[in-house]
Amino acid sequence: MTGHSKPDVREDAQGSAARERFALLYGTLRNRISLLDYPPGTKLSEEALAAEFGISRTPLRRVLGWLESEGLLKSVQGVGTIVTDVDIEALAQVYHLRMELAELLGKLEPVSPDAETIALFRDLQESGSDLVNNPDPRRFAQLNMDFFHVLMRLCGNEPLREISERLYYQTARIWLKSISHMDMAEEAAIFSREITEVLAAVDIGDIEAVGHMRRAHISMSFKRLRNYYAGT
Amino acid sequence: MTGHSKPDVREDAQGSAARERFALLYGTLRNRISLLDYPPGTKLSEEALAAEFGISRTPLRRVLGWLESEGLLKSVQGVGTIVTDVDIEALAQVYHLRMELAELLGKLEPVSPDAETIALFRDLQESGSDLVNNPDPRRFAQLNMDFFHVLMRLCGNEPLREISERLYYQTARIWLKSISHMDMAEEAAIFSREITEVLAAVDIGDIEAVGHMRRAHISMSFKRLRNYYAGT
DNA sequence: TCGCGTGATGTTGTGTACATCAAGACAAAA
DNA sequence: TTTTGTCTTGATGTACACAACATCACGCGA
Repeated sequence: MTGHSKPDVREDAQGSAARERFALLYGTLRNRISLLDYPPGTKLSEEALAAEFGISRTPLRRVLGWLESEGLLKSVQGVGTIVTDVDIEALAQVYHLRMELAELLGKLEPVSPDAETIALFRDLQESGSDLVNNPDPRRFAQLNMDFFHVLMRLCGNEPLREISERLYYQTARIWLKSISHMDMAEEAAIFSREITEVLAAVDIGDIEAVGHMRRAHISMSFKRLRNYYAGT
Repeated sequence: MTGHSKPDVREDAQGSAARERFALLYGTLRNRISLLDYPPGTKLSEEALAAEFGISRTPLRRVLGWLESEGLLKSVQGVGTIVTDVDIEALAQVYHLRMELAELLGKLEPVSPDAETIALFRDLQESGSDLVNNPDPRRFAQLNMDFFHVLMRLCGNEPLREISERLYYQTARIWLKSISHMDMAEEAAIFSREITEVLAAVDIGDIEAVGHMRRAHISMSFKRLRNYYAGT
């Protein structure tokens, strides 16, 4: 463990009531942003959010501050708290980096999957098959996010986990925004195949292979995204 | 540019007075933590800090929140705001990751150095020579930090820059804390050589070589640190 | 009709008082 | 002497009122 503990939703580190409330708010808002409940450019109202969660602006502002430090929000006085957007060029840089980090998954302290992790992958595989039959953007995004989090169980390097997560959430919503306008059926099929292939690698405990596979899929995913934007 | 602009000290992005004040506070406190003015374990008082800077706790708390999100602080109710510390194992993970990221410097959008950058490297080389003759922990730390920031000018991938900086500041103070008890003269000599070698690579525009060199030095630096801790 | 100033309005930023919590001091009982 | 309960103290967490700021609509004048 590094010195600081992210108040993440996953790790329900027993904290004070304040810390738990913070984690809940943080996870909720991050999900809303990632799942495009708040599309890029949306102006959030601190007062409205505070009212919704039954708290005052002060603790809410702490949450917004963290989301701002992760690049998902930007507060500017007199204007509002705005959900950020990224252009295709910045996206390219993030994707390049994510490709490299994916490969590092298998190189820096990989952890051999336990029974629970493998079971989670099998669940994902099944959900992936369902998705192919019933394509739905939001379910697609949620599944993609779940897949990412299960993958992170294979990463024993905590700083790498943190950074990968940070970058993932910076790109996830852009990916979702674009994917809605692309060939959902094809994308779902590709994603389903990715899960299957990763599961195969996980089954024999070859984490490095998982990393290479991830890298390949991130690369191809970005290429398809780029082609889409080139056509618009 | 990615979607969010870090209120960093270097990039004096013209913002409102509030944003500038924030950047100033952020840089000041980060430096104090990194240079061990506030050693790990120190309990900071929000009220005292607010008084020192002539502001109230509220804007200060925003700064502390960012530093907490970067892993340099941890606020806990009823106790205080504490400067974090890391154990040698967590440090190992960060160093492993930093090694890989250093190599990425030359692979992901490297920028060929302009005249100003080269001049900065030459200044650093000179300062490095001075340091060898007059070893001083604090000056060493400051120079190391300057060196890092100049190196980042060679990195055209902004997410990589951000992450590298984040990880650098997580390790810099631990490094400084240890280096004070080690052979300062030898460490300064090694550092001076590193600058010289990097300058040579920069002079002929081989950024990839810079990356490999950095990786090697980060690796060796950690090995020496580990040896030191093994002896205690 | 166009340009410009001006005020209304809504937003985030800041200051301040109070609530909540944890740690140490201290005394009483076993 | 040790243990335990309570109280004091000082820290961060929270709520709320107000200041500073940007935007837009409106109206005045050229």
